[in-house]
Amino acid sequence: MPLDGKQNTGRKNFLLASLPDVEFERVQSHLELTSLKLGQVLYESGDRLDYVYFPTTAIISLLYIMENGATAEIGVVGNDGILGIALFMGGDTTPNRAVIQSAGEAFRMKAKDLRDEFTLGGVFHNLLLRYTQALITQISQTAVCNRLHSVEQQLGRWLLLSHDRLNTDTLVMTHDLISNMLGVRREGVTLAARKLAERKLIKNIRGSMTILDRQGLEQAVCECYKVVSDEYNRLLGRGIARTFG
Amino acid sequence: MPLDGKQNTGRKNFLLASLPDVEFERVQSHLELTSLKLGQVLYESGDRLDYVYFPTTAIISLLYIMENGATAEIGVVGNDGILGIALFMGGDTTPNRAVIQSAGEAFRMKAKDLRDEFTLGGVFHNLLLRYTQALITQISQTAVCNRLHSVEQQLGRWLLLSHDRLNTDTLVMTHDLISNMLGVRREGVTLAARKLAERKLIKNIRGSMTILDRQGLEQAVCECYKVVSDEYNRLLGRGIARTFG
DNA sequence: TCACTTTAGTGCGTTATCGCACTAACTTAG
DNA sequence: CTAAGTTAGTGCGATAACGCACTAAAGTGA
Repeated sequence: MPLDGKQNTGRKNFLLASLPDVEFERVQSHLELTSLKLGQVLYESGDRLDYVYFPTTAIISLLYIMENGATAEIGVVGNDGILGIALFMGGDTTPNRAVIQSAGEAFRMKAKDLRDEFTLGGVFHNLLLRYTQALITQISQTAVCNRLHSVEQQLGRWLLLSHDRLNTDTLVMTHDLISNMLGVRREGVTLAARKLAERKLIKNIRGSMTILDRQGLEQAVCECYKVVSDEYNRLLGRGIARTFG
Repeated sequence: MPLDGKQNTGRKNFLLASLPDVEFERVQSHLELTSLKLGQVLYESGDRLDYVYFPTTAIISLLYIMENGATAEIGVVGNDGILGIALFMGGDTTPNRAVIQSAGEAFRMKAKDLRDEFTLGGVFHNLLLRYTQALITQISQTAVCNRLHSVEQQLGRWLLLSHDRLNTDTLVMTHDLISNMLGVRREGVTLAARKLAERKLIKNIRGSMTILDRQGLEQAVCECYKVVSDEYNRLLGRGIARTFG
């Protein structure tokens, strides 16, 4: 399924965009565009990974589901990265669910094709590893933030991470869904969102949230966002974040 | 610094022990035994990594330190793994501190030597990546556990993870130190430890804790421990955990 | 336009954890 | 053996988040 000119293809995914032309062309020939709907589950915990995904406009949430049904997000993947690192890390599966947090598109690639390209050991190989390192920082900081910070701060961090991976200022998201991601009560999200809204940082409309004051929000949240954002910029060498770097 | 027979060398680190003889011999020639003291800091946040460490009897804690001084552990490395994954992942530094949580020994290896061996792309390369995948699971589960579980459960998980990496049943550790790892109050640890002691799962002595009933402790804690333990066994193919696998 | 569904807001008692100040017990060095 | 230092235990008010039951508002479809 060949795709036309660069602009409309995988270059909208920053990871792919970082590839030199030769490797990009080779990788591109294995890419297939897919449309992803809100709530769609790409991987279930323990599933064998048949495809990896390079989101362009979609955002994917990595969730862990407890035995009792409680959930918590450990990280988020958007146009900055790739879903399915376990494939090249050697795991084949992960104990997480991957669910579409924001509808959009992504390029997918067959497991075998990815592994083959990875094994070549070129720029692609190194880029995937650096991305994984950045993702580790994100997950680590989620752990820290979960431990030490308030729901309001975490909501802020979460909004910023999502915003970085979107090309609009509005997230289509119910409080209930967000509460599943953050692993808190829905009412807790409602309350935290209201506090942020009172400070004119976001606008809260039924079924969606809009970021009004990006800079203000960055200043309002805990340092966790900046740590992650800086590390993405350092490792992946481009402005994933909208402001930093 | 050549080392004598296998038994007394890096084979006490499970990661090194998994190498086929040819690669092990090659790696071994770059290993240097070091003694690590409780509280010693191997990496400071942001430091360039000059060495990686393969613990044999030491345990190393990966800590994040907030601007206000609060700390939280994101993971732990012992004879199951390697400290310094950022080196081969391409980061060179990480935003974490690495501090000795349990005194003991480790083999260290120069950054360049590790990179050279990694670049060869053999079993060592794949093993390091699989280990990193396991560590990601550990960090992820820390995030989940921080979000959803009580201090008592987290203390239990933490004790089990440490116990897996020790060859004794006694951890030399003050409540104060543990509280820094878990990111909770010292009093919280005291209280949680007492509850576990009341159930005859551990014994609490000034300056140390002893695991009395390993199986009981496993049953008492949240599922987080088992998820991590199972994943280590699956990916690294040997009994890191004392019971599972 | 009227039921129905989805989403958000409210109230309230409960619980876990916190922060802090203090005491008690144990350990070690002189 | 005692003084000093370290580690652990206690008490208590404050706070953040929880669980639950309910209401209110916004969207949706016949």
